[in-house]
Amino acid sequence: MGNKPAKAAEPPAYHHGDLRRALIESALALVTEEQDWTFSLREVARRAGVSHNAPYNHFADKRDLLSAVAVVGFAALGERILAATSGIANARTALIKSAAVYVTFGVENPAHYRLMFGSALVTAQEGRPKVVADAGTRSRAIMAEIIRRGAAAGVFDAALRRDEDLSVAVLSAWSAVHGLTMLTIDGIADVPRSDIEAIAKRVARSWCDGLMQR
Amino acid sequence: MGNKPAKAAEPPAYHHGDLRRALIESALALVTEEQDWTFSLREVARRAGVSHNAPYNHFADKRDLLSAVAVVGFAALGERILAATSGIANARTALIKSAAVYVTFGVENPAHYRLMFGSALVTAQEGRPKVVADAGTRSRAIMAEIIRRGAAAGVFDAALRRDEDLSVAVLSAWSAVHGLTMLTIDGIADVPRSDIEAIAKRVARSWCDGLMQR
DNA sequence: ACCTAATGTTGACGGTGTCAATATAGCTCT
DNA sequence: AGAGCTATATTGACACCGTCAACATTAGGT
Repeated sequence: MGNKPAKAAEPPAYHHGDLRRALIESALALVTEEQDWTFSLREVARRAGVSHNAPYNHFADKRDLLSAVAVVGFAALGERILAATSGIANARTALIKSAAVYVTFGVENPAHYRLMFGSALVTAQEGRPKVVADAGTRSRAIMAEIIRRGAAAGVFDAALRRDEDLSVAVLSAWSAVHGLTMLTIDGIADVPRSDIEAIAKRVARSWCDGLMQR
Repeated sequence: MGNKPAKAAEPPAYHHGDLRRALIESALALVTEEQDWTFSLREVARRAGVSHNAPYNHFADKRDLLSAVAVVGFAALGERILAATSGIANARTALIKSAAVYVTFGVENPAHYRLMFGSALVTAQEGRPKVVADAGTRSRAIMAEIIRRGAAAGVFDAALRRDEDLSVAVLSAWSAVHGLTMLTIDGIADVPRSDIEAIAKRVARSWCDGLMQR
């Protein structure tokens, strides 16, 4: 086969072409298909058409591959929130919108979301893999920025300009959207799929009121 | 060994004594020790001093045993909340207190909490096992009752007397505490263990303000 | 053209969840 | 008390898993 793709970027592709990327894609496909990340590493390899041990040339272990999948998810989530809120001037509106986008992302990709935020990747020794933790931190920064803008513009309580109060507010906001997402995708709160965006907005609105000036 | 306990209640104990209970206890011990529910069913059997297949006489599969462990957790959580709030008349105070108790329970028993609320027990066909779902519903009822009392007493917005608004408020409250718990135990929000109760109260307070009359 | 390092395969090991067949102990009924 | 039945527990097997080690192959720099 005389295919010589000669892509510009990324490691130039050896035997397989770009097995690392292919494995991540196969794993991602399995996550969305099976709504679970308990598939075997061997199955990912099968999907990619390589032997059961080929992945070990690109990932230290199964957890390492799943980490890469989680990182992809964080990037997608961050992009979605930025895209949905970048044009909104009012901080309260932006916050409510981002909450809706956030929850919707989780509900549409439950297994992927669980992989990103759950404990599947956590080990007793190292905790959460660094790449995943960093990706998560970036997500939080987006929300913090929206709240900070609101506080600076006087929409929220003035106390939020103090760093400590701000971080509690961010934690509170994140808790609300994360909790709503998890309760929904884990089937604990019986929220109809079609209502989730409206409910996310109501929850966010109610939460915003707790921050407002009075 | 001529031990003949002759307990009054419960199935009268056959070969082992009461293997079903012993297995649940062993599993619970493993959950709290290893902070993980990925231990093997065979290991639970080893702990209980029986062969690797003995559990199948009492549980359909591993998931069934873990479900029993989760149910024990829900009972414990419900008791703690009731015990902590039963003497509190003011609904707002009770709500804040129950949030603190709830989050503290999760942070003190992370793996158990994850087992109760996570997706480990969920299957595509049956979803969450019925016993676990029922136990969860009972927990939610406790929180709903506190909010309902508050609304009836005029502490919260009058709209909460309408069922639909009330259920959104309950969902919102549950999302906040569940989200805070998960973010903390999964190591995403870096909340120091010692601060968790104070922070839970602050989050709950801020959330309550969103429900108050204005 | 060769050497080296990167990449992929084969085979093996101990461990797992679960099924089938077998053994054993307790209950019930005569 | 003894027979028969059923609940309970054990043994063995199977396919599958994650991972390690040894080997084969290919790519690219010199």
